[in-house]
Amino acid sequence: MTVARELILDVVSTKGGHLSAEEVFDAVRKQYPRVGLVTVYRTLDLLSEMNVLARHEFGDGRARYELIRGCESDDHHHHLVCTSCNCVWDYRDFIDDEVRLLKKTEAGLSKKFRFKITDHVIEFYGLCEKCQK
Amino acid sequence: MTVARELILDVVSTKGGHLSAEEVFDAVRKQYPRVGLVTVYRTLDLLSEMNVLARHEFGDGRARYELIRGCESDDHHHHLVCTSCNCVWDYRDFIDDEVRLLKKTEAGLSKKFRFKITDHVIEFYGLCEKCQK
DNA sequence: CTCCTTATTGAAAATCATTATCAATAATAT
DNA sequence: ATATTATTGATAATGATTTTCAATAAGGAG
Repeated sequence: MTVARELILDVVSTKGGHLSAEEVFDAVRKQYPRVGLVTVYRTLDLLSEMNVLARHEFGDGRARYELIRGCESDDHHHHLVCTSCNCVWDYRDFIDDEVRLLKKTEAGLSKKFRFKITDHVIEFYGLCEKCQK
Repeated sequence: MTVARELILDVVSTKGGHLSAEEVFDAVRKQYPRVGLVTVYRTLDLLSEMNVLARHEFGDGRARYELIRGCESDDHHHHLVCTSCNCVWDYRDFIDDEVRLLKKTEAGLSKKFRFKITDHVIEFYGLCEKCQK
């Protein structure tokens, strides 16, 4: 662990949310102006490989990163994305039913298509309260 | 409708599948070498706006387009994507349950977050039969 | 602590998909 | 047939992400 890496992880943990590389870069820069954008990209990649961060693409052309809170069992969630301001909301309310269905579908698909399924995506898109006005 | 547009639509209808702009470009080129990649992009966009094509992003960094078969009522499907060769499979088998759940979740989310939900994504990712070897 | 080997960094250039520009050409209306 | 508008394609621009590579920082052996 180096200074740059610690700061980058710290920003994603502290600021929370779903930050793009550029947003992380801007935040880290304030405390440590010598960081390069490249290091930010590299570190975010690294932390994603290590399953410390989750990398998402919500369709606005930039990847977004989010801290994985491994120990908290109630952390499993899906996303609700505003296509106007690109804000992202986590929801946990309907997760149980969704997970149940996903598991079932996954089993069916694996068998039928002989796929080794590793991941799934459920997301909702729309306009957030602000952006509807 | 112009020559270029007809050919582009024809390629997506005939070749089927989930083609990227580049793939469409290559196919159209064979019959009509003067087409520009730009026209392909423009036409694919246009046809997507018109709801003739569906545009998807499956996470390999390029958009993919698919014909919408409006009249066939059993066309509603979701996708299974191979993260190695990027091939895409449609499945329709478990759709009914999924749609039911999505509708319910959508209603709940709209109310809770005051979102105007316009779209959703359910996709599965993994390795296809070939790529497992 | 000092030298040495390896890992990490940052600046600048390269990539890749997609978009914008703009003059030339093709369609369509008159 | 001509005027008006829409479509085209070559080229250049964009924006996010990667690569390259020399400079710097870390960590370990003596």
